[in-house]
Parts: sequence; C-alpha cells; structure tokens
Amino acid sequence: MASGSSRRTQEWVWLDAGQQRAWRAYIMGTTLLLDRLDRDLRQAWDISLTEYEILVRLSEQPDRSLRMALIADALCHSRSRITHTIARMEEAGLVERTAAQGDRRGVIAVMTDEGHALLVKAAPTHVAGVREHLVDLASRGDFDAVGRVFDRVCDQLMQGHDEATDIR
Amino acid sequence: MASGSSRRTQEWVWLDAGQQRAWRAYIMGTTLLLDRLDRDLRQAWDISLTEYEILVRLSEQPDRSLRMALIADALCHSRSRITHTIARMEEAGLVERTAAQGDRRGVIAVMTDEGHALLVKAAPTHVAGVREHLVDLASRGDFDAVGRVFDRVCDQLMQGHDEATDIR
DNA sequence: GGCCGGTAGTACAAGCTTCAACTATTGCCG
DNA sequence: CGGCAATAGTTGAAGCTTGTACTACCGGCC
Repeated sequence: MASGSSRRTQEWVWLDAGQQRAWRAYIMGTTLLLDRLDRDLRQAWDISLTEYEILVRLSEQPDRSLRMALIADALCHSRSRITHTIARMEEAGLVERTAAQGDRRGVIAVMTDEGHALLVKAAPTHVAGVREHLVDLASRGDFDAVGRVFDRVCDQLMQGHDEATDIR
Repeated sequence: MASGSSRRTQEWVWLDAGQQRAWRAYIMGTTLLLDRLDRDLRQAWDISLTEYEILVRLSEQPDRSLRMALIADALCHSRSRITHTIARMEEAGLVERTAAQGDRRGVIAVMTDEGHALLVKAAPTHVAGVREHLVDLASRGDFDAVGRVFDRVCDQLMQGHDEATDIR
C-alpha cells in the first residue's frame, strides 16, 4: 500500500494545468525517445538499447568486465533481467561469463573483442540519436535542469529498489 | 575512434561530461520512476500504469469513449499494443468495445462504471506518487524546463511514429 | 565446528510488447 | 462500376521483463 502508515489520510492535490502538461510531455516524449533510440540501434546494429548500455558500462572498466550485480545497479535493472540480457549477449558473442575469484557466488561478465568492436560501431548511431532527438532540442540551461531534476529522482528512489521485501 | 570512415559521413560528437551526467540521470531516473509508479498502481489497485493512462484519457471524453486509434495516438503506443491492452481491460471489466457508427472498420472503447470507479480510487495513488517522486523534487522553473524540453522531443519525433514504412 | 541470516545469481512461468501477417472496410479515380 | 491504395483493427508467435522460488555461498556468532 501507500508508504508509511496503512490508511493514513493521504495528502494529495491534483497537478495544476502547467504541471499536467509538463508531465504528459515528459511521458510521451520519453516513450517516443526510448522507442526511437532502441529501434535505431536494432535496425543498424541488431542490439537493443539495454544491450548497448551494458556494453558502455563494461567498456568503462579497465578490464572491460563487471560483476552481474554491479551491472544491475548501474542500470537500475533487476538481477533477473541482467541474467537474461547477459545470456542473450553471450549467445551473440558480445560478452563472456567468468567466475569471480575470491567469491564463488560471483559471476563476472567480460566484454569480448567482438563486443567492443560492435560498441565502437554503434556509439555514433546512439550519440547522434541522443543529440538529434533530445540534447540539441534543448537550451543548455534547460538540459541542465533536466539533469538536476532526475538526479534528485534517482537519489529519492534509489535505495532498496530491487529489494523484494520492503520492510518499512 | 575512426570518425570519418563510416559509410555515411555522419556528424557526431561525444556528449561532454555535463551532458553525459544529465543523460544518465534522466535514463536512470526514468527507469526508477516509471517502475515505481507502475508497481504502486499494481500493488494498490491491480492495474498497470498503461491501463491507468488509458482510463484517464477515456474519462476526459464527454461520453467516456475513444476510438482505438485515438487511444494509441494519445499515448504514443502501437495499435497492436492498444488492442492487447484493451482486451485485458475488457476482460477485467474496465472497458467495453462497441462498433463505431459510420465506419464499420472502427472500434470504440467505452469506460464502464466499474472502470470509472477504479480510476477515482487509483488517481490519488498515482498523483501522490508523481508529486512525491518527481514534481515535489524540482523547483517550478526546473520542472517547467522539463516540460519545454519534452514538448520539443514530442514535436520532433511525433510524425510517422507508427508508420512502418519511413520513406524519406 | 555448526547454525543462521544475508548476498549472488539462476530458473521457470506468467505477463506485456513487438513484429509481421492478415481481414475488412473506405475512398479515390479512371 | 471496378480496381487499388490506404486505413482500422486484430491475430499469433517471438521476444523481453517481472515475480517468485531455489541453490549456492559468505560471514558472523554461540
């Protein structure tokens, strides 16, 4: 139910007209944008936006590898989802699984050379799309505002996001 | 990376550090936010965010009904997706399908009383969530900026979004 | 050492979305 | 009228995500 007390007289007020418009623009814009970026990557390079994001995170590590849990945290995806996605990527030859040394529960995904080559090819597609359909449409100040707002959203929602048991 | 050697000499430049941070905050924040709003609606009222949005659009019509294609356009979802979602909602008793008069191809979804009652109950949950996890975290100016940016995104990506053949 | 709660990752099933046909109807245009 | 492209919506399968349960392992504590 609602957070905190069970049947608390919940405080809520409708969004005003301006907030309503902004909220709907955000939802629609996000739907269109993510859809488009995903579609472009699939058509050009046959990978999803999610797979692309994973390749990016891996490429940023000195050894091009990350533990499953860290990938999940970096993207705010469930562990389960990462398991499936990495399985598909392994199938496609983009990553390999290896055992973590020192913790026999751990699994580490390493980017293959093929995975890296694909990332190098796909990055321009992705970056051009992000610019064309988002960044270049906003003034610097407005885009900074977007960053500020969603930084806050992350902070507020981050903790305990995959924890199944939500004991408050 | 080799920039000029791609097939089309596509102009692209990496995002700078600030843009990169803002983009990642947006993606993560959006993931967390939509996930949370969806989860809250499901747990409290057993409907998805998508279903909720459809109920809202229907409730705004004088006769509480809309043609399938208009629902799809309003949410920027594919026609197919709307067909499936409305089918589930009909199953649950939230809407009914009726034939459009004057165009025998057309199908109109009408909200049932049960659907309306559910919307009335669910709206506070949803609005409180949107405020708590987004609106109340941003200054008025920053939230306005979000609205401006995504208005542009919509305008830029709107046309031809469900059209399979993108003949440019 | 043995118990026990917590962490890491996977497996399987159910649910939702996409994609590519496919049917039915409409409207235009000769 | 007859043909033909365009529109409306559905279908079914394949793909992706979620939820829950499960195994395995870690680490502290008695």
